[in-house]
Amino acid sequence: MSDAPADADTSGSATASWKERAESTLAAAGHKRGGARRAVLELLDGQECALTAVEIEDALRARGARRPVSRASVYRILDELERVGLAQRVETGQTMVRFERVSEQTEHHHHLVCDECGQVMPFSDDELERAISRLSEKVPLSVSEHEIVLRGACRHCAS
Amino acid sequence: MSDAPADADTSGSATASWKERAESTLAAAGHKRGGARRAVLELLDGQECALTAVEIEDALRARGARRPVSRASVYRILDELERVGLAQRVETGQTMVRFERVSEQTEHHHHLVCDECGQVMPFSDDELERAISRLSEKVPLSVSEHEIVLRGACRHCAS
DNA sequence: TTCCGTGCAAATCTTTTGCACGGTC
DNA sequence: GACCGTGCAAAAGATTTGCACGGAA
Repeated sequence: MSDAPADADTSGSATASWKERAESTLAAAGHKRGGARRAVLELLDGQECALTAVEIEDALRARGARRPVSRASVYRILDELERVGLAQRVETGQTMVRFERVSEQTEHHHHLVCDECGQVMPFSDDELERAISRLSEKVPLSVSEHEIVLRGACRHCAS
Repeated sequence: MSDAPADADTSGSATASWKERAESTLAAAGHKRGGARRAVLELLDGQECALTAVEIEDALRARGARRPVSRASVYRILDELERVGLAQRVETGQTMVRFERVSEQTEHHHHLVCDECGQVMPFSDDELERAISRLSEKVPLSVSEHEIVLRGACRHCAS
């Protein structure tokens, strides 16, 4: 196993992809590997921003390459990923909740939502993060996470 | 009408309560007054923070003073208030969406949510608002509103 | 072999809608 | 008298759960 993928070492090396780390984290948590979950992990790993369960289902059903995954499984998998901290729920004010991968390696970001077309885009801002962390010290809550959403019209819809 | 309630003047004077301004705004928009809406407005006006439709329904059904209002009406009324900008939807990551009154007179605020007990508390921070407005100039979105939620454990649950 | 992961169908739960009646303008 | 506001019941839409089978360990 000379050129066997070093990927096999998913014990947390900084070079492992999110998907790889996710698989090992889940394995460590006592989960078996399943085809549906692998497909979802692969899809999420390639995404820039949050997707809804339906979008995930459709994407997997569309690409000939990946196996289709039932809606129920998508929800179960996302729920699990959220529970172990590999993914997070994003509330955009739209009908359906969205999900995206998370990790220390993944850049922390927030969301811009276009009220017109529904497009969701990521953004990040250091000054904002600093304000948030200072603030977190002052509020009557032991803050574990924060979510920020800016709503308005995207460039395309505003013009 | 020396000490007669200047409240009667609901044309937008700074002294009118939110409820009064709401009623006149709605009237101006061509709406008739209804008992259910009045009850909801009165309840919301006395709230510090966001409530769910069910909480509103229960509160109105509980207090002997106020008339009960059907769930459907609560949703319809909230929807209307949101449309004209008198109330806003608050996504807390909990199952149900919450609503609260809004106005220029009402202090702009955001929310703290306890993951344990579900309590929702308001907070406001000038530095954060400044960071948000500076940021709003830089993103590829014509920002019309923003929502910030900090999640964690409240003092009671953390101890 | 044991047990978890997954699909399918049914169940839940929140929010919306259709319709008819009663009150407001 | 015309129409809007409201209640009730049904519908719609998102997410969850029950159950049985097939694959992973």
